[in-house]
Amino acid sequence: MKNRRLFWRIVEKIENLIDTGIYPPGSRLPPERELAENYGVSRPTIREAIIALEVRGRVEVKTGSGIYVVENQAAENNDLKISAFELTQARALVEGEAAALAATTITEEELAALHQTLVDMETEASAESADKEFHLIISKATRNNAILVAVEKLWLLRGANEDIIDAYKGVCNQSSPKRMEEHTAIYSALKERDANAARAAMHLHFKRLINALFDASEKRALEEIRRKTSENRGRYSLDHLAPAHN
Amino acid sequence: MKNRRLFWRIVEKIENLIDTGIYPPGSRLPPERELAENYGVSRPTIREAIIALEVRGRVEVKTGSGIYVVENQAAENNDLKISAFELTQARALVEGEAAALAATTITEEELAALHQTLVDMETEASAESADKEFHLIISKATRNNAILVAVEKLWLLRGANEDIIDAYKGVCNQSSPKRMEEHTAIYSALKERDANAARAAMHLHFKRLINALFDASEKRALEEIRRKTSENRGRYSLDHLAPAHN
DNA sequence: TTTTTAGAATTGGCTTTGCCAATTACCTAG
DNA sequence: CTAGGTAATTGGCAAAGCCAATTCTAAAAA
Repeated sequence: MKNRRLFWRIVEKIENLIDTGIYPPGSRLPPERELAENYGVSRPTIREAIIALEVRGRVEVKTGSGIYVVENQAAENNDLKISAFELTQARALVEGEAAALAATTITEEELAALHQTLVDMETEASAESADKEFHLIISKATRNNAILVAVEKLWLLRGANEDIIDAYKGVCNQSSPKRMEEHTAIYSALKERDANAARAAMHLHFKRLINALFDASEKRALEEIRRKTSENRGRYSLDHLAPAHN
Repeated sequence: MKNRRLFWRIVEKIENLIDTGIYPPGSRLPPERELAENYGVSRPTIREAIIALEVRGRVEVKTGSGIYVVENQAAENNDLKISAFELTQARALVEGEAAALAATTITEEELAALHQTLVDMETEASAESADKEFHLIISKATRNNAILVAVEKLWLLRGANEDIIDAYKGVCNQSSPKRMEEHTAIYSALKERDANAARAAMHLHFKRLINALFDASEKRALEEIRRKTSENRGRYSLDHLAPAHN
């Protein structure tokens, strides 16, 4: 978890952003110089991280052009269609129990690392990867690798589906203060070693998220109707009968 | 062959030297500065090559000490080690919640199919597949494909590890009557649409299973092992599971 | 003589600065 | 509107320097 060398941390963060769908397959990463500034490290360090990602097969570097996320090599096409709602509900159940379990097994080091993610989350650039880090630390703190595998599997689902990426992106951007608040609540419960409080806080976190998803989906449906309406408005317009008057 | 980036050529050369035995496993490579001079490149380039080799698992870097050829490449254990205890605990958590969820969404057809698995389980030959069928039907009944994916993933883990296969085999054979009983209890709770009862019944099922695993492991173990086991009994206990709170 | 320890040398970790080459974007000329 | 050339962007690589961890060495203490 605490990789000594600096570039490993960058690798971790960028990989999270890829898995989360912030950097979708085929997209271009920010230029090295920009990444260096974002993460507060030098360009050579960024280069090291990029090379590590390249060896891992996550990105591809094109000289003079940019760094590109490699196309989805994992044919995760389990032809099972999973909505953002289902995923969120599943995460609530699994991660809720994980939090409860972790409350009795989490170490001081992990609590410190958890707290660090709260700090990182203030920064716009690393907010998303800090989010993933937060949930992953808790899963690891259960001392149960099977649970960790399950949680990671659910994270992969998030990045595998275009709709889910969009849905989460829309929701997360507009509610980061609440997310901070909820993460803090979860952290506090874990710090107090209160299993029930941790579970409840985690459930609350996802409850808010799923409600935000509903709102967003509603808004999108409304916009769809509006679009169709204006389309029809154009199609059935009688304006062509008169000279333009704009 | 013609890797355009410079560091790839260095990677290639060094890897050859390792494979040929010029740099035997465990030995230390020349310092970065020296390598840089040898290959006529700058130190950052050497660092990039070393990092690529590190990600590939060929070398290991120790700060202030040197770069070492990794000992046993065959001992590449990328997979997390998961014990039967961990797996069972994880299943208890996930499938417990799945059962609670399914209680409100399960259809009459699924209940009938579930009942059929109880019948099939009487037959020695089809007991195992009926068991799996039983748990999968419940997962599907949640109407949440993400949960289904998670449960299936855990089931895959079961087959992936030799130790887990053995542990489960030993336990299942000797306690099929109890398993029948527990499955029936879960079925009844689902039939009654009682979410809390379903969760509790599922937990009880796994609780008995995990205890049976401990007993089996205890029986097999030496005196020294027995001490550790009772230590673990606390760690993997399901006692922290609280009653539902919805 | 043996052990301890302090400091010097070695070695990786990371930054800064700078320039080159490939690619891309843009803008002007035809 | 297209074509071609130029400027900006972006990755590739080098050089020099400082810091921190480790190791080596040799002097000091037991």
